Amino acid sequence: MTDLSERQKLILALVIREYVEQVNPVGSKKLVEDYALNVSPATVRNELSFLTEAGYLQQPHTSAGRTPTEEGYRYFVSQLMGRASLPSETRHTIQHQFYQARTDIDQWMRLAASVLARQSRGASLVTSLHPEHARLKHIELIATRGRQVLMVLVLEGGEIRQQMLKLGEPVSQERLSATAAWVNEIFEQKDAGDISALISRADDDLKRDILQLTIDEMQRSDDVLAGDIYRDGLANVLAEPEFSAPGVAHRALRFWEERSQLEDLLSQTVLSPETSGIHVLIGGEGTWEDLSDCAVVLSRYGVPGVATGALGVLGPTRMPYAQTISTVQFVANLLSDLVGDTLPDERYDESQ
Amino acid sequence: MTDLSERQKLILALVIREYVEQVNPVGSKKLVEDYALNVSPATVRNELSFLTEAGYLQQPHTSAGRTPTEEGYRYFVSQLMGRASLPSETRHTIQHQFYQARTDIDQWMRLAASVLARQSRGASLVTSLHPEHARLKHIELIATRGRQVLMVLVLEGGEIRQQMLKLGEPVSQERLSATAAWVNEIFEQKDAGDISALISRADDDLKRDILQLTIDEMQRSDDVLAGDIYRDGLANVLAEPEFSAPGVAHRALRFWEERSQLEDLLSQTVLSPETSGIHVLIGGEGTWEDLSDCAVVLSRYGVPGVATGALGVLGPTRMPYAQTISTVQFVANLLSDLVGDTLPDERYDESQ
DNA sequence: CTTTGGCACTCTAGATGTTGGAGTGCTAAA
DNA sequence: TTTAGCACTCCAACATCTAGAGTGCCAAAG
Repeated sequence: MTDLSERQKLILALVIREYVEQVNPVGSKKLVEDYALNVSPATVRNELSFLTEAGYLQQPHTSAGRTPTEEGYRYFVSQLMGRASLPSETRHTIQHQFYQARTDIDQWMRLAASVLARQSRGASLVTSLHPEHARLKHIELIATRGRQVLMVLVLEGGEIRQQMLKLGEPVSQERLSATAAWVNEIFEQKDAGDISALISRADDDLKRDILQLTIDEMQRSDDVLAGDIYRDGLANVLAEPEFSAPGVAHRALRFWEERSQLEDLLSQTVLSPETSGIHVLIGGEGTWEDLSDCAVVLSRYGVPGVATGALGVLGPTRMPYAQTISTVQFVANLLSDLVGDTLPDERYDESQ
Repeated sequence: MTDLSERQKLILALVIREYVEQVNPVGSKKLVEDYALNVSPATVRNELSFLTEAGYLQQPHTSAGRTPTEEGYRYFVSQLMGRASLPSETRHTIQHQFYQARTDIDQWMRLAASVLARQSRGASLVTSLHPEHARLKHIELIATRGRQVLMVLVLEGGEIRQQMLKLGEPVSQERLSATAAWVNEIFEQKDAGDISALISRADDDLKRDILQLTIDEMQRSDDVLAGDIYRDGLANVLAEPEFSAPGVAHRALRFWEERSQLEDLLSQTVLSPETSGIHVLIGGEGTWEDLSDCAVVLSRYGVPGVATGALGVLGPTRMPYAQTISTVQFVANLLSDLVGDTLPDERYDESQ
């Protein structure tokens, strides 16, 4: 990373600011006029030339103004950008909306996605919270048709999983209820490992089958992205001029839609255990081709070590990073506080 | 609706077929060549002229070929189109996929959306199943932090709802469990009305509060679109040439993203009680401006009178209707069979 | 050594013309 | 009723031109 003089930093920041607001490449003259730099355009031109040489700016063609390169944006985000914060009025409005939806966890997620999309004018993403280490809270077995049984698992932390299972032979609702009661009695608060260790206590096939399925499901729950994914504002990105180029929007949305790709992305950024805070990914960073003209701002939320989820925003690389980052941060914190309350006492306290 | 001669019908069908396959306006010469009509181009021109006059075809400009109007598509769908059916190989592949995901209801929905999107090359939509008349199956109360309580409702048919509630004073898990047991004992199989009628049997505030919230939630569950919405293939539509015009894709996707709009659309078509079968909506039909260049194919699925959901596909008006309709129909039937098995015995049988 | 004004140069976006061809509508003959 | 012939229309594609924005460089000024 090249060292820049203060004036070069200033000019880089101004170019980015100007380019983000107006969409056109920005030239020396406009820069001097709009920002009352007390140097001449020629001086600015020299600096621009230097910044271009250093790889932070580029020219669409010889006689056009400059636009930031991906490197330029990265330098800006990591070195130059001040931390903005949302206007307190906006913050209160948002908090109020969550307060109104306070009873419905599902709705929190939808609302979070909606707020992110609206504030950032990009496409948003919120994954449902999932426990890092699943423990059984309650099991419910419901007879339906013939040998079909609906199994509902409530995990510690409130996550819910439902499964259909087909038994070898018909079983009465009474026996199912008794089996469920037996499981609840013995295995409440147990994790998948505990249940495995105690599976020999099952004294018939039904119990054994149920326990095995429970274990499978709880282990599956350790997957990064087993739960729901809430999205919003996908249409927003289509309004951005850089997405009107053929294929750009298509690639980006396809990426954003696909679970496997997102799993990849999230597990390598916000959900990897050693990281924390906000992640900003600009232009795919060489790994995700489909995001080549996009930037992604991601954060983890929840209670680390207990139950977490991820949320974030997708937009063009020409993005108001300071605003977007503060929005993502704010929503992540808000959601963390809200879901923190849904987790059991002791754990929440010990992780504070 | 104007009467058309057999030859006019044939030509209209051919124009649509040709235009759907190739994207360009189709002229008399190409029509005669490609389909071995044993009449001259001049004759075809006369017919084309008639069909244009009748409002089924249009010309982008004087010296271009014809393209179908919305009316033309509607006539085609309602009168001319043969019922196609999916190749049995494809059907089996799809069935096999569902079979592999047989344990997870959530995954059925995702899979249904994915299959619809892939087969139709459009954007797909699947709403979760919801009972037309909710009955309580089971309630679970889980103490979390302080006075926060997580309430989990399992409704007859397997739908699950979770709620956070904040009590006036802290309550122990024991008391919560006792209350839940009391509710389960008395109110299993009861609907919102039944519970209302019996609410006086609650002998303390906690019970009363819980019952009231349960009633609220069960009534909310009568909303058309209270549950999850699964979408897929939104990126698909961006590949279609008609969506490259600025704003078209934006409007369509915004519509497709918004719950309130979809609620409107679905409740006026497939979910309105007196209708059944497939609905084809071409060009917004004057009611939905945002869908002006789009067509939507919708169907209801589930068990009518017990629990239903909706699914469908969004694409350009230039859509292979026969294929899309058969795909939607196939997936709807498949899903109906699958979820039919998750519903309780007697009801399922009585509605057969 | 840095900054500045001057100036020639480059490149694009948009306007203007031109042309070939596809497709039409009309008319008169079959 | 169908068909061949023909004049006509209009667009898409290509070429040409021009104004203007912005640059890079140089020599003079600070």
